[in-house]
Amino acid sequence: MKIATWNINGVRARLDNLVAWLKESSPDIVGLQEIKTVDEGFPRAEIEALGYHVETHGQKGFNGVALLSKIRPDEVNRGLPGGDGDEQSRFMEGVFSVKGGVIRFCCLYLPNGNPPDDPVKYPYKLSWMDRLAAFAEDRLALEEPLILAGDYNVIPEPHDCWDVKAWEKDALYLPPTRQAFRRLENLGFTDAVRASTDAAPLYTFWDYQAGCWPKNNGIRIDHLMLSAEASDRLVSTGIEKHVRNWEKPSDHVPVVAVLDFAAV
DNA sequence: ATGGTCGTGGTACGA
Repeated sequence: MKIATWNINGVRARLDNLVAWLKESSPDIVGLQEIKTVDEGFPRAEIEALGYHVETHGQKGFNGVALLSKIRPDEVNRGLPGGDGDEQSRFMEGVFSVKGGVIRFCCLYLPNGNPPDDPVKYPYKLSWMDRLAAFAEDRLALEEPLILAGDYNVIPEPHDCWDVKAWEKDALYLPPTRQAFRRLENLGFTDAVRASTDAAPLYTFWDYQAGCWPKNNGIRIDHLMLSAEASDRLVSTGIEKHVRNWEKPSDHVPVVAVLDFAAV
């Protein structure tokens, strides 16, 4: 079972890349972030033609997440609990049958939070992270393999960015952000990529501006967080960096993991 | 030269 997360930065602008990548990588379950379209605008037919089931949680112009899967989910839930009046489409959950049980795969697009002195944006990020931790704690009680996959907009550690000086005052790196991320680790979630390699640095995002990609000025903000029941089955991970060299790339690349689960 | 780019929707904003 191969799982993946990818902030695609506009699914309609990225359709050719998405199709090419699905054909090449052939993941079983994919969480997409920043589809930047309403549900009706998602290029559903093109993805279904590749044998994928498509579930979306869209929004006009911004945000939006989707779940693509070779197997049909038994259950899909949209929206992160606890956000009374939160209109932003940033979270969805799918439950999939596998041999011997289920896996629960959540696709999340965590708020950016910049600028940190804005009266709304950084508090929204931190409260969203609180809601995510509460959700995670609730789901952990099910004792299922649980994957929290997505664009966290969190640089977990100093070696996850090309220059700490450039990021230390940023909402992606400020101490409260990293503390909130560590709460997930302390609940028992494993950062799959970090757990399966000693290599550093590892990046998943390179800004379009300032020649960040050719200079390898990247950050690692897209994560696959695994509950104990999932990390027990972790085989390998990868950051599909070559996709950043394709024409009209997203500024993020796919992050994948292979887990030792078999289809029903 | 001290910025530099995208996508979306509509000529601003978020990242």
